[in-house]
Amino acid sequence: MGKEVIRVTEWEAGLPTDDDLPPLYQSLIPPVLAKAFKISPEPPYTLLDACLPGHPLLPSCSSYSGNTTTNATPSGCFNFKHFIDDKNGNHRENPLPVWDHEMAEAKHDELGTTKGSDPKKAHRMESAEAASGAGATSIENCMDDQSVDAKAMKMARLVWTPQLHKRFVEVVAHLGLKNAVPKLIMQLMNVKGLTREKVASHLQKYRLYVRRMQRLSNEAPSVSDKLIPSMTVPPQSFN
DNA sequence: AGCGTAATAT
DNA sequence: CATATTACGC
Repeated sequence: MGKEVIRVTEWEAGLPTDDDLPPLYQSLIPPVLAKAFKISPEPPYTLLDACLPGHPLLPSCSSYSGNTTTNATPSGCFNFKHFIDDKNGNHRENPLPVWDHEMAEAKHDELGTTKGSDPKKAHRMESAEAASGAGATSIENCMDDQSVDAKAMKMARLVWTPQLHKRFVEVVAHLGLKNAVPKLIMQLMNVKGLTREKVASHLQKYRLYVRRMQRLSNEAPSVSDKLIPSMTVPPQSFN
C-alpha cells in the first residue's frame, strides 16, 4: 500500500504552486530565448491592457510583502495623499489611462529664417484623438501610434491612473522596496510607452509617500508617547 | 550607465 | 495640482 495510482505526484512535489508563480514569468524571459523557443515574446501591454480588470499580470502577491498596499483610488487619478487606506479594493472602474495631449499646436515657429537646423527641437503632436473617458473602439491603434512615435517626439504627460499605479505598486512590492529601481520596474511592468524616466519620477514620489506613511505610523500615536519617551522604536526600516 | 534626490519647469 | 525635466553627487 502506499502508492496511489495517481499521476506522478513526485514530479509535482517540488514544483512551484500557483502562489509561487507570479505572472511575471514572461517578463523574466529574455527576448532572445523567448524567440528561440517560440515562446510568446512577451506582449507589451498597452496602457489600456494593463488597466483592464481581467488581467492576471500580477496576481495578488500573497507571499511577498505580505501586505501589498492595495490602493484603489476612489476617483480619477490616484493621490498619494488620499489613498492611504483602502476601504474596498473592489473598484473595477476603468478610467482609461490617458495621455495628456495639450500641446497640440502650441509651438509656432519663431525662427522661420534660414538659420541652422535644430537637431533636437521638433515637437509635433498631431495624433491626438484618444477617447479619453469614453467608449473607445480602436483605442489600441491609437495607443500604437502614440507609443510608437512617442519615443521620437515628446511624449504627452502620462496619467497614472489607479490601475496603472496599482501595477506599479505591485511590481515594486514584488521586487522589494529596496531592489525596486526604475529600470527594473519599467521592465516588469511591461507597459508600452513607459520610460525609465517616467517610472523614476513616479518612484521618487512614491518613495516619499511611503516614507511619510511610515513616519505617521510611528509617531504621534498618543500623548503617552511624548510623556514616556523611554521605549521608543528606533529605526524601523522596512525594506 | 543607473540610481537617488532636490530643485525646477511645464 | 501631477508630472516631467534637470542638475549634481554617488
